[in-house]
Formats: sequence, structure tokens, C-alpha cells
Amino acid sequence: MTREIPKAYEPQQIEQHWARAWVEQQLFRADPSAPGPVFSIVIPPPNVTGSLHIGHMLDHTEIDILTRWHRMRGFNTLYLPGTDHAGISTQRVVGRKLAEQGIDYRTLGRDEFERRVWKWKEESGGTITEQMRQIGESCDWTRERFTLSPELSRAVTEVFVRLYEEGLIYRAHYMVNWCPQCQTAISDLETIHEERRGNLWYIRYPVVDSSESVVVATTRPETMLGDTGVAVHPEDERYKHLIGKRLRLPFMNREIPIVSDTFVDREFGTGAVKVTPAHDPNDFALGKRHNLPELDVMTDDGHMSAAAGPYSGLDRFAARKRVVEDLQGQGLLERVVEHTHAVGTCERCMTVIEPRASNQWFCRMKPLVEPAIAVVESGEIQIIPENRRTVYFEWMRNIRDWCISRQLWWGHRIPAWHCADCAEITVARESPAKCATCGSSKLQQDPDVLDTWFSSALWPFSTLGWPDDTPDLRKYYPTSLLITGYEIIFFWVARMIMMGLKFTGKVPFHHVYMHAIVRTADGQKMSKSKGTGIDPVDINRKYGTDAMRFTLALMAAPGKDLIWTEDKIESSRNFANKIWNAARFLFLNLEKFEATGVSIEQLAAPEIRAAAPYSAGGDLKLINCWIFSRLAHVTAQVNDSLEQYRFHEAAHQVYHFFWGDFCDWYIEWMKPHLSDSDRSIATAAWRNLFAVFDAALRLLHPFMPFITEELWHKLPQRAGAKSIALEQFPAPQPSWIQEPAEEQVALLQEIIVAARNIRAEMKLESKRRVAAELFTPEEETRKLIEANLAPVLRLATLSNIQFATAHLDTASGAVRSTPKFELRISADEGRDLPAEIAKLRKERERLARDVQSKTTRLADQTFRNRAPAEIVRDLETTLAERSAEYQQVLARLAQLEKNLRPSDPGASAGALG
RNA sequence: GGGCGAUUAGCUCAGCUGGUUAGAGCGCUCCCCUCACACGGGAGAGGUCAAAGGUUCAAGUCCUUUAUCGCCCACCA
Repeated sequence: MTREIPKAYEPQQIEQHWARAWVEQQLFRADPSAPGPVFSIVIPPPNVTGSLHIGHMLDHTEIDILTRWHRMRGFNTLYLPGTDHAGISTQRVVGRKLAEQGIDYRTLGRDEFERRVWKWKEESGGTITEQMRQIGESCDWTRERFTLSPELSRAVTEVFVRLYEEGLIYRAHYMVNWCPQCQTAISDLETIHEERRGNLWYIRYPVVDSSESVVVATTRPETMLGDTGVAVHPEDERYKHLIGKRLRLPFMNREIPIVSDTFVDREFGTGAVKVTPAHDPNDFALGKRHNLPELDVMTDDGHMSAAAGPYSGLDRFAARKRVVEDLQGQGLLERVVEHTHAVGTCERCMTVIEPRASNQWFCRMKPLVEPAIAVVESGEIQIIPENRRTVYFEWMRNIRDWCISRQLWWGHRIPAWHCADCAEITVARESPAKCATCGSSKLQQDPDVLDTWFSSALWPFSTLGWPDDTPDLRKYYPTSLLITGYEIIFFWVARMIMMGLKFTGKVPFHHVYMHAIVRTADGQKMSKSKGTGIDPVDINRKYGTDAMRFTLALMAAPGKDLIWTEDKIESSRNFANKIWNAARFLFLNLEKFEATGVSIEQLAAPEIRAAAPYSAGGDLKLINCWIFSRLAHVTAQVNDSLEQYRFHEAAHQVYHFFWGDFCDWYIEWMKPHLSDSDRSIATAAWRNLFAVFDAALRLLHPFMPFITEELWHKLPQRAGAKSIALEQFPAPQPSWIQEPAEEQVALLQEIIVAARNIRAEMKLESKRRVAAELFTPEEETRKLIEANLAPVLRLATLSNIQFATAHLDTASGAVRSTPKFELRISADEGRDLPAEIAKLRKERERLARDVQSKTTRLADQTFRNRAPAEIVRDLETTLAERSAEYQQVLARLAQLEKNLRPSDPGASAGALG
């Protein structure tokens, strides 16, 4: 048999092959009738027109790790993929495309435009899901969903109608955030407040039939054209006498009243505030209280309307400039003061939003909030990390009604019809034939569509077939977990909880894991618009998907933002290469072994499949006990870490197990035995090696699905099996954990490292075997070393070890010691005495400090009285050990210094004296 | 204006419920292209845990204050 395995891991073809195979075989198709506990998760649906960026990769990686991990542990697992129609975002993208072709989308008309967007969706909407397939996410593609599909639209309509019937959805004339660029209302959450430097203009309004005047301060002088009043505080002595009088509004020749309202802050500006009910939320409320008329002086696209008189037709910012100039010209501008204040901008296009009173649909939130708070308080929904709960509660308790209508064409059309005859509204699931109030058939559907987040709020149950009672819904709802970024806790998470409780009576998920944000090296948030996004597909081509996944996992400590740098993925790429080469070692040597006449069938014996350890004798027994014990430990730790969403811990654990324990120690230790002339030993060694490797691959699989799948299929014992993804995650027996074996191997490792350390210091030729002497205070230790002499000698490159009966000195060689042993390598040439002395001195200082502090500590009566007895006892033991070590070091140092420079006054021993 | 978080090795970060000598990756130094891997092996150097107080027998870990830097929320013109 020939196995051609390239020297370096080349992920490209392998990944593509498996990505395709997994989808084609429908490997991850969920079966609601299958047994096992349920693990279900719905994807946070990305924008259909988007493409994956590294930020997506983080939650997709986390989701996929957990999904694969659960699946391998026997859960009935569903990972449901899908996309969001992303109203404003998509409409803007397509609008821009059309504009590039010289087409103004408005001239196409609504139906045609919608057709174009659907076409666009068909053409490019697959990008993101194709990327997901490429990176091997283990979703059930047969259950892919789209928020604007007929099925999900049906759920949206159902929810809207029910909420309307309960009076939770209403239509009202109210202040909204208007984006003049997108020409639609947007919600509070979709506006971004930016601190901007501006001015506070002080404008004088003359009092009618009087020589007096009132000065108001404003940041937006152009809105004065829409002023319908001026307000002062009722207790303000400066203005008390003017309350009820009228002012003449410059330019507009309109008389407006002075009203009193406690809302006014006497300290700010002049204590008199102009009131523009149509263009400011506070003024809107104030205007309502005082029956001031609304006067909208702007158009949908942010220009001054006919109501703005002489300024009609001007852009709002041009109008501001002109108004200020004209005020100045008429001597009505008192003064101008610099003033920084928060300006609301549209999150999509960054245009300054215009607060505007208009007719919109709203969803009443208060009645939905209470139960949604309760389930988080009770822990029925657990938010991780916990400190995000506060933010959630805070927002929920101060929630305001949600403006759900958008003046767009792309989205779920509001199922409401206006009657031309009686002006009443009919809300219905199906297009009604006549008006519910007057029976007229002159009905026209409301032109608005719903906020994208309205359908997103239903995602966990609409994707499973709601409002029908489907097997999927029964089996997989509530979902187990939601993983998403903390930036959408309000947009999405909170609303899903409210809607889930309202319409299914159940929470939509039990856990919410909020991950952090991926940033660039200079701390910027990754985003395409800023050009700081990194295309994961490029990264994957260069380093491999597994490397990227592993890198993200290594960085993903809960609640911490992570910074993406290229060197990190290099290190993960190297790890993949390490795995590859460990496999290469196994397979290449297996060929040689096979040549000696042992068949693969023998290796593929059932006990390997069960990963039965300890089948060999001699020193093999210890090392095998050790590696299986390590495996058991690490598996337990990985399970524990993943249980708590501590991905970084889990990733570190598998990394060090594979690279450190398995490659550096186990394989190195086992090498000679794999070709032992005693065939039973060799076979046993191979069996154990393959068993560990097999388990290690399964342990690694959730993190690095591609390379593990590829290598796993090359394992002789796995010939013909379908996929590692469907195999069992390592489930070690408790009996595999053997603390004594772990301690014993750790001690042998220490001896080997000590020897290597001396060799390095002496600059011995790397292959030259030298003799060593060893003193151990305990007979047990000596026996252990004798029993494992061959591997110790080999790994430490020693020719032999002679056991000493007394403490070792440094006279004839360099010594390394721990409380359990002292090791000396004697050499005539190559000793670096100054280096040894430097090292010992440092050791001396360290020990002196340590002994000192421990002595002081133990002398403290309060410590002895209050600390747990165990702590005191431990400390006494360590102190005894340290003191002994310290004495040894002093003695050795004295010797060395005498040898080197007997007359050197700096060579005196002992800091403690 | 509220709230949350960060400050640990040259760099990027771990360090959960306080208890031996504070860890990792990268970088750095030295040795080695040893028949899996130079995307490698071996051995090292490097930290008064932002500052000051406090709680405690014991603090990187808990509390307070300060400094610096982030983020989120917020209708005061």
C-alpha cells in the first residue's frame, strides 16, 4: 500500500472536498424523531446580500464548535441556517446598483423594484450561504430559511394581526427619526449619536406691541421657521411677566405665544426655548401640552418645504446658513457660542437624522416587557456573561414603544388597508374585499413595510414552522442556545424573548452567550464600510479554515473583545501542520511495520476502536497509563470549559495535549517500541498509539473539522466509516485517570529536562551520550527511574545513570536538583563555570527570599491560628524542602566559587549568612 | 449625564469561586536541517500584576479612590 502524504499540510483541496461531501451527504440533517437529548440552535441570520466577515466567523465558529461537540456526544442536534432580508440595507444596495446603471429606482415603481430585488437576491444572495458551506459549518441545509419567504411572511402577518387585535400595535402621529437619505423612519436603535461640534445661536424674538424681546438659544436655527411658540419656566422671574404674550417670528411674520412649562431648564441658554413641535421630540411633547400647532417645514428629502416661506427649496443645511446670515443682517442674532452636542445619524448612511412628526405604526412594548424581564431574573434564560443582564434590564425597564413601520419597498408589507370612503383601517391576514367598518370596497393597502427586526424577533419559532404545530417546533423549540454579539442585545435578543413568550408561551432559548467584537490590530472594529474587514475566505485560502477557527477559539474568552493579527493564525496553521505530521509519522512507520508481516486487520482489532489502554508491558505500561490518564483529564477539562463557553480554555487544552503530551512526549517515548523485535510488544505499542491518536482526533474535531476528518479516514481502524463528525466524542472511563502515573511521568520528565538543561549549558554535542549521576532521597524514586531507564537515557541523551548514595556536589560536574532528585553530569571539558555560578546565585537569591518569607509567615501566631491547618502544614513541608535546597545550593556555590576564583571577594556565599 | 469593561513578560492576551516558584502564543537569545514536522526539535532570558489606600492570617484575584484607554445607553434646546 502506498500512502502519499505531503510533508506540509495543504488545507485547500482537503477542505473543499469535505465541505462538499458534508453537504451532499446531508450529514447534518436533523431528525426530530431521533433519540437523545436535544441540542438546537438557530443561526443569527446574516444579511442576505452580505458576505462573511471575520466577525461572523467568530459566532459561526463558536456555534459550530458547540454543535459538533453536542452531536458527537449523542445529542439530537439541529443547527438551522438562514438569512435575513435586511430591509433598508438591501434596498440601499440594490438602489445603488440601479443608480450605477442610470436608473432611479423610484421610477421603476414598487412592483418592478421588488422584482429587481428578488432577482438580485437570487443572484447574489447565495454568497454568504456558500461561504458557510465552504467553511464547513455543520448546518442542516435542508432547513435553510429566509425571513421574507412565504412561510416566514405568514408568521409575520399572523403576529402583526394578533398584536393589532389585542391593541398592542397601533398607528399614530408621533415623533420619529427620519432619514432624509433613506427617506424612511428608523427606530431609536438605528440611530447613532455622535458628538459633534456645533454652535448655540442666540436669537432675538421681538415681543408683539412692546419694545421688549426674548432671546432664545438653539442649535438648529433653521427650525425657527417652524416655531409655533416659545417656552419659559413658570417660576422664572425674568420672563414671568411675559407669559401669555406673543412674539413676532422673524421672516415668517407669524405671531407665536409665550407659554410656561416646567420642562424648561432655567440654567440653559437664556432660559427661554423656542418650540418647534414638528421637528423636535421635546417640542413635540411640549406642543401637545400647550396645543401649539405642528408646522412641518421640511420635505422627505431634507429640503425646506413651502411652509418655510422664503427659504422653501433650500437644503436644510443651506437654509441654516441663510437663516443665520439673515438674522445677522437684521440684527437679531445676539451671539454665537460654540457648543458640542450629540447629533443623531442614520446607522446605514450616516446622514443626520431629522426628528419629524409623522404617521407611523408602533408596537406597544410595556405589556411585553414584564414577562421578558421575569424569565431572565428567574434564570430560565441565562445570559452569559452575566454582567450583560444589567444592560438588558436597564433597557427593558426604560423601554419605549417601537416604531415598526418603514417607508421602504423591500420588506413585509403591513397587512392593513385604508378605506377611501370612511378612512378607517382594516387589518387582516388576507387581502380583504371590503372595509370592515363601512363595507366599501375602495381599499388601499398601507404602503409601509415592517422594520426588519420585526421578522427577526420571530426567528426562533418562525423558522421551525410556527404558526403551525410542526414536529420541528415540538422537538427543537425552545432552542438551546443563542450565540450572538452583544451589540444586538436590544435589536434582537430582547425582542425575540418578548415575542417568543408572547406567541409560544415559552422562552425562545435557554442560554444566550454574548460574544465580543473582533477588532483589527489598531483596535478598530472590523467592518466592511471602514475597509477594515478581513475576508475570511482569503484567510482560509492562505492558512486553512481549521487554522482560522482554532485561532478564533483560542482568543474567545467570554466578554473580551479580541484583536485579530496575522501572527496568531500562523501559530494555528503551524498547529494544523503539527497534527498533520504526527499523522504522517504514524502512517509512514505503519507501512514499515506492515512490511514485517503484521496486517492492518490486526491493528484494527476491536479493542482499538474501544481505545482500550495498557495492553503493553514493561515501561510501556507506565507511559500508556500516563497518556490515557492525560487524555481523560483533558477531555474532562474540555467538556467543562465548553459547558461554560470558555472556548479559549478548551482550545488551549487540546493544543497542549496534542502538541505537548502526545507529540513531544508520548510519540517520542514510544518510537523504539513501534519496531520492537518482540512482535507482541510492537503490536501493542501500535494499538495504543492509534487508539490515542484516534481519540485525539475526535477531541480536536469540533475545533478543526477538516483536518481531523481527513486524517481520521486514513486510520486503518476506521476504514469505511462515514464521518468523524458522527462518531463519539472521547468519553474516557474514570478508571483511566491515574494520578500516580501522571506524577511518576512528570518526575521522569523533570529528570530528562534537567539533563538536557545541563547539556545545553555545557554545549555538549547534541548526539553525544554522556554519563550522569543521580541521587534520590527516596527509594521509590530510584526504582521508578530504574524501571524506565531506557527511555530516560534515550530522551536525555545519556549513556548511563549511576545512583549516588549521598548528596551530590559540583566539584566534578554541573548539578540540577529538585527536592526529589539531584542530577549531575560530569565533564572535563565544556563546563561553563561562570554560567553555572550565575545560575546558582540566582537560585540562591530566589530560595533565600522564599525561605525568608515562609519563615516569617510561619512565625506569625495569627497565621497559625487562623489559616486552615492544611495550609499551615503544606507551608511547613515546603519550607523544609526549600531550606534543604537552599543549603545544597549554598554548598555547591561555595565549591564553585572556590574553584573559579578563590580570591574573589564577591564570591562569598549565602545571603542569609 | 448614566452604565459597563480594561490596565499582568517587548507584543497580543489567559489567570473561574483569594492559599506553594503568576501562565500561553508570538517575538528575543543559544544549540540542532537527529530517518513526522525548520510551519520543526532542545534549552533559556524576560513580570515590584497601572498608582495609592483598605479588608484579610493571606490579594494579580475582594473593597475604595485616582490616572489612562475603550465600549454601550441617553429627546435637555
